[in-house]
Formats: sequence, structure tokens, C-alpha cells
Amino acid sequence: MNKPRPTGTTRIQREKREAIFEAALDVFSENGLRGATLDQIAARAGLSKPNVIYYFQGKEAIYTELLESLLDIWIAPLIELSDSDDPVEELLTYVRRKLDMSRDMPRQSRLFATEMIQNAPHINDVISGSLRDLVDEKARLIKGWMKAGKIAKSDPHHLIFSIWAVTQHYADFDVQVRAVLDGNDPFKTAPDFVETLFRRMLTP
Amino acid sequence: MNKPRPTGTTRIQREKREAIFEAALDVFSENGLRGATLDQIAARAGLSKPNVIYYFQGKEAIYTELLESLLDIWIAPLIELSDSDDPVEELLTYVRRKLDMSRDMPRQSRLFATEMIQNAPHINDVISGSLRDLVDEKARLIKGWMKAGKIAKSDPHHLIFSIWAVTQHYADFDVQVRAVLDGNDPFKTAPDFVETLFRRMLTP
DNA sequence: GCGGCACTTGACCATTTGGTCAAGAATTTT
DNA sequence: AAAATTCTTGACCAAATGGTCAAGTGCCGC
Repeated sequence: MNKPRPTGTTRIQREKREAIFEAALDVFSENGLRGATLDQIAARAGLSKPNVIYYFQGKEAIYTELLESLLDIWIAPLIELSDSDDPVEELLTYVRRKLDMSRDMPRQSRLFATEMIQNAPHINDVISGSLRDLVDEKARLIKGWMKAGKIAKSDPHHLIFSIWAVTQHYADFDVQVRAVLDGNDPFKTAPDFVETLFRRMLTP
Repeated sequence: MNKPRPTGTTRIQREKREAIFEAALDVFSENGLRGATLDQIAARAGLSKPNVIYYFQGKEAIYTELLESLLDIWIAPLIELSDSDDPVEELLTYVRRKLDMSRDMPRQSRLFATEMIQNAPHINDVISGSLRDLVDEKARLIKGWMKAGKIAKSDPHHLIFSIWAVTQHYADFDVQVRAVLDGNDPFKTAPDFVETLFRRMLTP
């Protein structure tokens, strides 16, 4: 076998692997792992099928590496949620950032959504490991704000779920949203609504 | 060709088609149309592959007929949303019903979610046709309540989206929700939270 | 500018998959 | 109970698909 060693990463390797990731994000986010084919990925990346296999172990390897490389970016906004004098604004900033991500990274949102719907077999350990720890930590932070009377009381975990749900809905269900809104850009009116929703929920 | 005529539907035809639908709901909701195989469906239905093809034109036909047969049930709660002396309670009843559906029909929720993520190629006409009309009608109803000062003002379309998002999240992202909640049953605590969220949003 | 190494791919292969078909097994009709 | 019809499936097929491999092509340091 003639695989590139992990040590010496050449320019071409970086470029081609990036092109494959980009193409794979397109294809996997639309069809899931099983529904996607190497030919599709190769075609969109502008490479031959054997060439794709030259850079990755196989289809599944592309998928798992892609998922992992996107995870950090995906949960970054939650990591940045931190203590603040104005918890309502701190949380609303998180909400806004998540909504921005739905607008700017819909493929990533759909990729994770598909993985979740299929019971997250490839990131199960992350979800019930570091992600759960992260959410627990932030839930404690939020709980503290509630006990200090700085925001209205509710279940912090479900609060986080609802933020995820509402914001990601605009990426994952984009077709439906646009069809119902009859061509009006959802992201013109969504920020106001979402801010109102969570401001009313959070203001003590 | 030897297909059953649409006229005389026999007992066996009803039973077997039902078994195939049931199996297909399992398989399609987990893998989407492309990711599912006839063998999987046949196996779960306890039939041979040719026997499955005997009752349906093919894989795609099972999928589209299944989608269509579920659409009515899926939007029924929204249809039932109607004028009321207490619009807040009327809307909260809708929210509760949607949450119940996520608990009791997660496969249907995931099936539609997967179809949406993949740009809804099979129900595009419905979404931008009768569904849009239905949502528009209900949005006008809600708008009326707002103008009458019976509920707080906001964008009715986005209000409906947020109800869909929050409630369906518990079906579509079930693994994640359960992982984060560390085994605690989401549907024990979700109803309270969701009711609080939308009560605060709606109460004038 | 040349030797070695990284990169590329046409041809090929095994498996999976959607679907067919003819012949036989059940069931219903008469 | 015989005839007619519906139902069932083992064997099969063509296309799609994940992946291999040997033979090249081209890039890069010397």
C-alpha cells in the first residue's frame, strides 16, 4: 500500500484532502453516509475515484474524519458561553451566534442532523462524553444565574435544547421554511423573532 | 405483469401492504430513501424481496406512498388549531399535541426530517402548496389574536416554526437529548419546559 | 536535469442492490 | 372439488458501488 505518511504533509495533500472534505460535506449532508457514493464525492471534488481512495482509507474514513473535524467548530459557540454581568444578553448572544451558523453553515448543520437522526453511531462517544460534560457545565452556569435571580427559572438542559432546536431548524428545514414563507428570506425575519422568544423566556 | 388491481383489494393485500409500510417506516426513517435497501425492508416485513415488489412498484413507490399516507396524520394537529376564547391555551394544546407526537411517533418525525434535510424532493408540491396554504391560514388566525390583544405580538409564521422545531427536536435528536440528560426520560421534563417557554412567549 | 518519491488513473474485481421471471403453492370462486 | 385467480419465491440478471493494482505521470530536492 502506498498511503501518504502522516509525517510529511505536502501541499498537494493538504489541497486535495481539503477538496475531498468540501465535496464530501456536500454529498454526505444531502444523503447521509449510506446514501452517498464515492463516485459522487470524487466527481464533485474533481478527482478520480482511485485518487480519492489514495488520500483516505475509504468512504467511511472520509465521513468520520469529516465529522470529527467539524465538531469543534460546531460546538465552539457553546464553549464561549461564560459568566457575565448580563446573563440575558450573554445567552442571547449565544442564540444569535447559533442562528448565524445555521445561515452560514447549513451543510454542517444538516450533516450533524442526519447523523443524529440515524442514532449518531459515529459520534456516540463524543455525545455521551465530552459534549455531555460541556452541556452539564453550562447548565450549572445557567442554573447559577437562575438562583441569583438574574434570569427566569427553567430547566437549563431543556433551555439549551430549545436553543439548538429553534436555530438549527432554519438550516435543517430550510426548504420547508422558505416554501412556507413564500420566497421571503427567513434570515431577515428570524433573528428578531428568535431574540424575542428567548428574551421573554429569560427575562425574570 | 401481475400486479394487484387497485379495484379488488383483498385481505392479504391489506395485511401485507401494511406490514411493508411498517417495515419501510423503520428502515427509511433510519437511513433515508437512498440509504435503505429492499432487502432490509423485506427482512423486517418477514417477506421475500420479490414478494415486496409484488405489492409495490419498487422501492421509490413504497417511499412516496408511505410519505403521502403519513402526511395527513402529521399535520392533523395544526388543522385542529382553531379560534377560541383562550388563544394561549389553544396554542399550548397544539404544542402539547406536537410534543406527544414526538414521543409516540418518532419514526414518522425522523422520516419527514430526513426528507426535509434532503430538500424534500418527493413532497415539494405539498410543502409549497397545501401545507403553505394551511400555515398561512393559521398564521392569519394567530395574527387576529395578536391584533385583538389576546396574545403577545410576534411573527406568526416563525412562531409556528419554533413550535415545530422545539417539539420535533425531541424525536429527531433523541439520542443526543438522552445522552445529555444521562438516561433521564426527556418526556418527563420536556412538557413542563415547553409549556413554560411558549406560555411566556404568548402571554400578552 | 535527473533520480526518487508523490501523485494519478484506466482497467479490473467482488459484492451489493433493484428488479425480473417462470414455476409452484395458496386461496378464492364457481 | 375443480377451475381460476392470487400469492410466493428460488434463481437469475444488469447496474451500481466500494475498493484494488500495476503502470504510468509529474513534482521537487539535489
